[in-house]
Amino acid sequence: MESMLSKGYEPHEVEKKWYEHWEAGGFFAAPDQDDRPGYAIVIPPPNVTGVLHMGHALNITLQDILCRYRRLRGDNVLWMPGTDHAGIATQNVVERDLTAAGIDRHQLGREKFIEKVWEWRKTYGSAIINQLKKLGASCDWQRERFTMDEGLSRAVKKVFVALYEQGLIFRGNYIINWCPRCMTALADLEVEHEEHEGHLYHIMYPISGTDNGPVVATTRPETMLGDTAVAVNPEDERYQNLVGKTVDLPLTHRQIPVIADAYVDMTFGTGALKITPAHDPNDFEVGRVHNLPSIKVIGDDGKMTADAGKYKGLDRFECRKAVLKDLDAQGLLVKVESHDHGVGHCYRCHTVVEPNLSRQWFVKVGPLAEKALAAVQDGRTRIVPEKWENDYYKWLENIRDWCISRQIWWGHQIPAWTCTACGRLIVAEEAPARCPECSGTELMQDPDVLDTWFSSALWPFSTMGWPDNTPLLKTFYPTSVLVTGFDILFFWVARMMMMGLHFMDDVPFHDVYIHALVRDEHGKKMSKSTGNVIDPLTVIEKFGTDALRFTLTAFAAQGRDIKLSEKRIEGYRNFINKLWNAARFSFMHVKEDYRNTDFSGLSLPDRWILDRLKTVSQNMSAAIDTYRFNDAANDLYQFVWHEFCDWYLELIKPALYGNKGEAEQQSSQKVLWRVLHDTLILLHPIVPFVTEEIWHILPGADGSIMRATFPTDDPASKDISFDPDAVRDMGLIMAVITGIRNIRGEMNIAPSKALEVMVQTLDDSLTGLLEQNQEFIIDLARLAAFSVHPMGEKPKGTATVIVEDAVISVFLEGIIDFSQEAARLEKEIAKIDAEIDKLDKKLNNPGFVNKAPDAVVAKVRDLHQEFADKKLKLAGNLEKLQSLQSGTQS
RNA sequence: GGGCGGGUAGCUCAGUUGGGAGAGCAUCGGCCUUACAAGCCGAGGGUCACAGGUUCAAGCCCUGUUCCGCCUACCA
Repeated sequence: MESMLSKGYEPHEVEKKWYEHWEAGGFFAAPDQDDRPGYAIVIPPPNVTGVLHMGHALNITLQDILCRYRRLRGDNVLWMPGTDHAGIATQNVVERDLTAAGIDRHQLGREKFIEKVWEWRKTYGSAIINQLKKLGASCDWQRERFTMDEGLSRAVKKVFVALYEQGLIFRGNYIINWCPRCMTALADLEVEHEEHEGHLYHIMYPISGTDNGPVVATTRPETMLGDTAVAVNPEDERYQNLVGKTVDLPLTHRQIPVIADAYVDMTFGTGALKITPAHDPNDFEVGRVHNLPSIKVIGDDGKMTADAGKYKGLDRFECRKAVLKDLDAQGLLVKVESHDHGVGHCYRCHTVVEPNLSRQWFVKVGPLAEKALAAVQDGRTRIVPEKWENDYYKWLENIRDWCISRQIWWGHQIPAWTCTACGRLIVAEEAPARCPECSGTELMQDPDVLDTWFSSALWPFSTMGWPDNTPLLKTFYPTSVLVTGFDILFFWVARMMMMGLHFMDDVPFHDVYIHALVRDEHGKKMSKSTGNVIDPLTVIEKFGTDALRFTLTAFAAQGRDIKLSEKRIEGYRNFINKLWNAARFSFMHVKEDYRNTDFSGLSLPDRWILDRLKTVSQNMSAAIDTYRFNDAANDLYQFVWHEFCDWYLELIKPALYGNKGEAEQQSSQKVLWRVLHDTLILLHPIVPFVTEEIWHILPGADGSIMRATFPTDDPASKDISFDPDAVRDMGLIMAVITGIRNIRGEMNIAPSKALEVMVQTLDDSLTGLLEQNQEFIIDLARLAAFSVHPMGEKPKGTATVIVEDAVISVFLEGIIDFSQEAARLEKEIAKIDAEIDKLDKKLNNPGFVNKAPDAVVAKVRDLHQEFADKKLKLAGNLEKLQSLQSGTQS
């Protein structure tokens, strides 16, 4: 048996073996219908272009913990996996490949290009899935979906048409964010704002026919070419006389009016505002109110249009320089100030975004947002940690219409057709044969595709077969919990809420658990350019999957980011190894199946560890039920390493070796079996591989640990009762052992030197306890002799430690110099004095004694007494020691 | 500009109704004690950011200050 288990745990073979076993054996599969309660999670679908990063690793680990835990608790668990087509990202990747091969996608044509993307997806699209499997993800892979597969595409069309018919989708000309590199519209959310050190340019616009006029201030002077008015605040006395006049727009010499609008902030800049309706969202609004024309001077490619006159064809930033130069030459550039301001960038390619007038499709989100808001307010969906609810509310309350059309090829093409003959717009799930208006057969489908997040918004029900009324939906919708990072709370979570409530008439999930971001050890965001990325696959290669999972779990405290370093993972790798070795040791002594057994007539350590096991089992489930993953991991770490390994295994070694008779040997074997058995189950959700491996060596544990019963539900474990007496008694024995070890350590006595110890106490029950359990003390404190006596003369030549009402004397005659012990006692007494001082202050405070609850006062009194007793004993011993020293000296 | 989170041991962080300041790592000392040196046994180390306030009692509640991080926004 021993030879089967290597000295150090080697994860790689084990992981591969068990993952294949689980997947082939259908251990992840969730039946459509089942008697057990349903528990469902839909995976946040990673981009098909994605490579696994630590964010995924954390996200997947937490979901896997929940799923494996719920399975152990007896639920029918569905973890729905899949990937997202990631429109712009994927198109960019494939385009880059084509460019490298010298091909332009426009040469290729739309159809051929899309074919290429599907090919790419077929070749590389499963990479991310395979990486998730390396993490141990127990998804029901049979059900894997893709946002562009047939079923999901059907759902997308259905939703689009329904929303259009309900008046919640419309098309219109608005200012949108335009990425000139991706050549597509972007939703507000897809724009990242960055603080830029820019300039505020003051430009004079002469009143027509004069050479003087209002000065406007702008950060984007090139847009002046498209100005169609100058606006001032109607209250602004400086400009009263100008309203209604026209100015001569420099460089173009177009005559544009001076208008009054309360929108203008009198205190900013010069108080005069240039109005460019085609290139600024606010100007667009002002322009609409005042019926101003819009002149588009920056084209979709970021170059100036014909309307920009002589600047036509210039890149927008080149044009800015040219415009400034020309204005300066004419003496119209009055002032240039430094000015920091936010500049929008494309979240995919980081190009500076240009506000642009464009015809796009929008979702009117107001009515949808109201429902989504209400569902969280009334608790149908709970966001954990709660603090995110505020962000959620605020965003939904101020939500603007959602621009859903994108000018790219990869994605769900908008199901809208225009009749070339009569111009009639037809929105339908399938391509219409002819125009219902004029019966024309030449119908052009809108070339745009939908925002990727449009299909993701349907994910919780589209993956389960909607719009068909499937058994799967019936069993698993609403899902139990959504686990995700806060970065997509608005992109995705809020939109799923809206769509779920609108089309399913119920929330998509009962809980939303928002987890932290994984950062590097200094708290910086991991990024390729910074070079501080810790790659999960490298870590797995080095330390094993379980070590990575345990690390992430142990640090997944609510509301705080995780700072990760290899060092930490190494530490938890050691924990896995510790568990492995504890099991290895256990199997040297436990060779039988002790599943069904009674727990009577146990030794103190056995009773104690069973109590601890029960407590930890309850704590574990309570922690997972409330998403306190770090508490679960840390409790288990503490229990396994320090209580089970450091204390329990050491305490029962003599029994296991048969030194205490057959009866105690066997009961310790039984208890050891049970503790190991239950501990493996408790650990399994966090570290699935090592626990499965050990499980199969545990005598009598048949089948996979995935099918085991959680300890708190297991009848055999339910028989274990709490044993507060054992906890108290064991605590005392442990304190005695620690006290003696302490002396050994401080006095620098070699561990191989067996010591003689004498305990004095007047407490009969304590005497009994110590005598009955003296072998544990002798063994773990390495003693040559141990005896308990009534309190009396302190023996000569000893070092002393006090535990409760017992004075423990370690004979040191001839071993050490007593000045060391005197120094140690002085230090100890000083510590106690400090404690007593603190307590004195409290007890001498009438306010405390009168107002604090009786129990608290009593507790403080007891504590005070305890310290006082201890001090008295130690001080007495110190005195004796000193007289002894002076005696030997003289 | 608005909002949110954080500041606890050298480092990274727990601290769940306010009631004797904790863990891991690092450091120091001692151990090859037959499961594990990826280990064992000990030790040292904190004005809980700062200043006030409430309370018998504050790491925890309130106010202000300061530093760091994030989200968000239409001052051109």
